[in-house]
Amino acid sequence: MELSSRFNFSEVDAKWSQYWVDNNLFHAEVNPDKKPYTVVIPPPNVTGILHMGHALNNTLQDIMIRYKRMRGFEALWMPGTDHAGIATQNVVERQLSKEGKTRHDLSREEFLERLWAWKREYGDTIIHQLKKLGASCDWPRARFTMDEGYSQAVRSVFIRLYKKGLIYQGEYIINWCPRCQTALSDEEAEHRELQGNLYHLRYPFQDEPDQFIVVATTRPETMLGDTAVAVNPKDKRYKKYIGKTLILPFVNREIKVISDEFVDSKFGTGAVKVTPAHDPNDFAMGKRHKLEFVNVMKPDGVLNQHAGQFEGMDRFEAREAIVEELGQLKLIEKIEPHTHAVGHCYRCHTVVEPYLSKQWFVKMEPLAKPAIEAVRKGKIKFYPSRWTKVYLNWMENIRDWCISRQIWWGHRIPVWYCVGDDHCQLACKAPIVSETVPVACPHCGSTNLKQDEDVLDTWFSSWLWPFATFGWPDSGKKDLDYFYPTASLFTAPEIIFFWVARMIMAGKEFMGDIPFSDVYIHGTVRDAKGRKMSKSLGNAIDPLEIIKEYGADALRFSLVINSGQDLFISKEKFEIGRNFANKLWNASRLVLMNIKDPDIDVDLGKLDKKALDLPSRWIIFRFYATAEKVSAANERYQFSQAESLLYEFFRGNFCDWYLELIKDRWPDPAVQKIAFGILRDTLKIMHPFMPFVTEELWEKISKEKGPLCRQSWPVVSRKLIDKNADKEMQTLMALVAAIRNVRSQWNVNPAEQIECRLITVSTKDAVLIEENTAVLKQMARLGNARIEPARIVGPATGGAKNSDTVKNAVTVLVGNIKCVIPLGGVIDVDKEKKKILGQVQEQEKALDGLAQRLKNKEFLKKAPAEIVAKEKERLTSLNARVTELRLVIASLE
RNA sequence: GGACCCGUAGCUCAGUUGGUUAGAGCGUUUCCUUGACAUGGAAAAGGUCACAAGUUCGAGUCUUGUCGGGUCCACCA
Repeated sequence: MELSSRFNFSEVDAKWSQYWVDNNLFHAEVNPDKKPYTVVIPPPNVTGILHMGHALNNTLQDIMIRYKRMRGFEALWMPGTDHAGIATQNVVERQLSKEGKTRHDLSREEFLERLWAWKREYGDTIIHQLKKLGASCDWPRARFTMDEGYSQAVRSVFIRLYKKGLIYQGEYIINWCPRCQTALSDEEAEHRELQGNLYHLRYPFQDEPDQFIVVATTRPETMLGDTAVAVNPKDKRYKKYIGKTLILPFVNREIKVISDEFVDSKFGTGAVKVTPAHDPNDFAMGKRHKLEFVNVMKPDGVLNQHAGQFEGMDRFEAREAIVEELGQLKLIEKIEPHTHAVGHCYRCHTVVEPYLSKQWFVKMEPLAKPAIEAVRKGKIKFYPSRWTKVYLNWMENIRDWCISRQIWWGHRIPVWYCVGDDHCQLACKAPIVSETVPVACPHCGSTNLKQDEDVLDTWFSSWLWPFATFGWPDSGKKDLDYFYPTASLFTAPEIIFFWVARMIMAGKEFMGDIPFSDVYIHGTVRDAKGRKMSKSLGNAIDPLEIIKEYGADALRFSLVINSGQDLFISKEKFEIGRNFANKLWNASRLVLMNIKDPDIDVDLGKLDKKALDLPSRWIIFRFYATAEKVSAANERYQFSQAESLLYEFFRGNFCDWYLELIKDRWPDPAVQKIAFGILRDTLKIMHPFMPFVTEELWEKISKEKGPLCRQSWPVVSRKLIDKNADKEMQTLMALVAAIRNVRSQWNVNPAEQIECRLITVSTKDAVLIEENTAVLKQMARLGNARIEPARIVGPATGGAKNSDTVKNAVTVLVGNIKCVIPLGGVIDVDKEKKKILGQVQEQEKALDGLAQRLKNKEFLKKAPAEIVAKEKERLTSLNARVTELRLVIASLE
C-alpha cells in the first residue's frame, strides 16, 4: 500500500467532510432499540464566522457525540442558527450606511427584506465552517430561530406567559443603548471598570442662595432631570435640611430635600441627587416619594427640550459643558477621580444609559423556582460543579427580564392595539394579545388595529431551543418524546445566565421537564497573554487558517488538550496536534507496509493470553487500560485528559516501545496480527478526537466494515488485562532507559553493542530478565546480558578502591537490579546508599504509623472495612519495599 | 461589597479518593538520519509544589491565615 510519508490533511479533510454529509451518516431518528443521546448545538449567530471559541465548543460536542454514537447510542446532535436580533440588524445597518442610508430611509418591510436577503446569502457561512471542523450534526434537521414553526413556538410561549400573568408591560428604567436605540436586558449590559470622576456639585437653597447642599455624581449631565436631593434620615449633618427647597441650576427647578433609607451617608457627600428618569435607584425613590419624572434625553443620547440651554448636545458633550458652566458659577466643590463599573452594550460596546421607557417584561420568580429545584435536587448537574453555585446565586436573586427590543429584526411582539373609533378609546386601551393576527378589536369590533412595533429579545426565542427545534408545540411530538430531555449542553461560562438558566426555566415551564441533565462549561479561549481573543484587539487566531495550515484534526486535538481550564493559545500550540496526526499516519504506514495478508483480521479480545509474549501482553494491557480511561474521562467531560491518555499510549507505548520491539519480527504473522489489532482499535478510540485522519486510515485497513464513524467502541476483554505484564515491562523499560542513559553520557555509539552484567536480588527479576533478553538486546543494544540472580554482591567490577568511585565500569541501580556496564566512568556509590537509606527510614516510619493505626481499636471500629483492608494491604507492600531496599543497600556494601 | 478560580520546571499546564523517586508538552543542551515519521529518535539539565501555621506516621493533595494573579455577580450616586 502506497502512502505518502506526510499526512496530507487538506485532501483528507475535504474528502471526509464531504463523504460524511453526502451519506447522511450522522442522521438519528426515533429508534426503540437504542437509547437516545441528544445534544443541541448552541446555535451560532447567523452573522457568525467561526472563531476559536466556536471551534472549541463544537469540537467538544463532536467528541461526545461521536463517542456516544460509537457506544451504541442513537446520538443526535441538533444543529441550527440564531437570528441574533441586534447583531444581525447592526450588520445590515452598517451595509446600509455605506450606501449613505439608515434603516429609517427604508420601510420596515424593505429593511426586513434586506435582512432576509443577507441571511439567505451569508446565514449558512458558519454552518459550512462547522462542517470543515468535522462537526457530526444531523445537518438536514438544522433549524433557524426565525423559521415559521419556530416563530409559532415563540408566539405561543408569549401568549401562555401573558395569560398566566407572567408577562407585563410597564414604564421602568431599563438599559438603553443610544447607538442601537433599543432596550437591553440586564445581562446584555456588560459592566466594565471605567476611570471616571466623582463630581461634587453645589445646589443652592431657595431661601439662602449662597448656601448649598453638595451632591456627588458621576453623571453630571443627568442633573437636569433631578427632581429631589435625598439624604439618609439618620444623617445628623443633613437632618435640618430635610423638607427645604433647592434651586436646580440652569433649569431653575424647585426641588425638595427628602430623606430616604437608601442613601448611604458614607458615600460621597451623603447627599444624593435624585434623577428618577435616569437611574434605577432614583426611579425607585421617585416612586416612593411620588416625585416628578423628567426625562432629559432623546433615544439617541442627545439632550432634549428639558435640558434647557444644553438641548441638542450629546450626553458626553453636555457633561463637559455642564461641568464647565458650573465651574464658572462656582457651583463645583471638587472633582475627584473615581473608578466605577459602567454598563456597555454587549453588541456595539456603547455606554448604555439607564433610561425610562415602556417595555415588556417577564416575571421571573415563578419560573425560577422549579429551575432552582432541578439543580438543587441534582436533576441537572454542572461540570465542573463549581458553576452550580454561580447558577443558583443568580437564580435566587433573579430580576425581571426586559424582553422588548426597539429593533425590526426578530419576532414581533404578538400584541395589537385598537386605534379604532373614538367612542371606544378608553375600553380599547388593553392590548390584544393573540397568536394569530386579530381581525377585530374584541371590545369595539374595530378592524383598525396596530401591532406593537417592538420585537422580542433574541434570547426569548433561544430559551426554547431544546424543544422548539423538534417542532414544539404543533409537531414533532414523536421526536420530542424520544430525544427530549437532551443529555448534555456544552457552553461557555458567560452564557449561563443568558441561555442555560433560561432554558432550564423554559423546559420546566413548557415541557414540564428539564431540558438536559448535564451542563458542561468549558474555558474561554485567550491569547498567549491571557486576553480574550477578539477582532478589535487584533489578537484573534482564525481557526480556518489553522485548518488550512495544520489540518482540522490538529486544530481539534490541540484545542482540546489545552482545554483543562481557560486556554492560552498561540499559533505554535497547534503543532502538537499536527505532529500527533502525522505520527499516527506514519505509524499506520509502518504497520500497513509490513502486513502481508490483505485479509488480516483479529479480535484482540479472543486471543489466548498464554500464547502471547510479554510485549504483546503488555501492549494489549496498555491499550485496554487506555480505552477504559478514555471512556471514563469522556463520561466526566475531561476531554483534555482523554487526549493526554491517547497521546501517552500511542507515542509513549505503541510507537516508542512496541513498534521498536517488534521491528525485526515483522515476518511473524502473530506479530502482524497484534500490531494490526492494536492499531485498528486505536483508530476507534482516537476517532472522536481526530475524526479525519482516523477515518482515512480506517478506510485503508478495514474498508469492508463501513466508515469508522459508525463503528462500535472496543469492548475491553477482562481476561486479557494483565497488570503483571505492565509491571514487568516497566522494569525492563527502566533497565533499558538506564543503560541508554549511561551510553549517552559516555558517548557510546548507539549502534554499538555493549556487554552488561545485571545483578538481581530477586529470582523473580532474574527470570524476567532471562526470559526477555531479546527485549533488552533490541532496545538497549546489549551484546550480552549476563544475569547473576539472587546474589548479594560486592562493589562493581573494576576493582575500585574508594567506595565512591568505580572505574572502568558504570553501576546503575534500577529498582532492585544492579546494572554493571563496563565502560569506564564514575558513580557515587555512597550517595546512592545515603539516598536509599533515607528512603528506608521514611518507609519504616510510615510502617510504624500504619501498624499503630491498625492496632488502634477506635480506628478499626470507626473506619469502613474497605479502608482498613486498604491500609493492611499498604502495610504489607511497605514491608516488602523495606526488605527490598535493605537488600539493595546490602548489595552496595 | 459578595462569590468563585488560580499560584507546581524558563514557558503552558497534568497530578483522580493524602502514600514509594512530583509528571507531560514546548524551550534549552548533547548525540543520532541509507527503510514509518527530523512534523522523527535517544538522553541531559531544570522543582524548598507562592508563603506560614495546623491536622496526620505521612501533605503538591485536607484546614486556617497571609501575599500575588484572574473571573463573575452587585443599585454605592
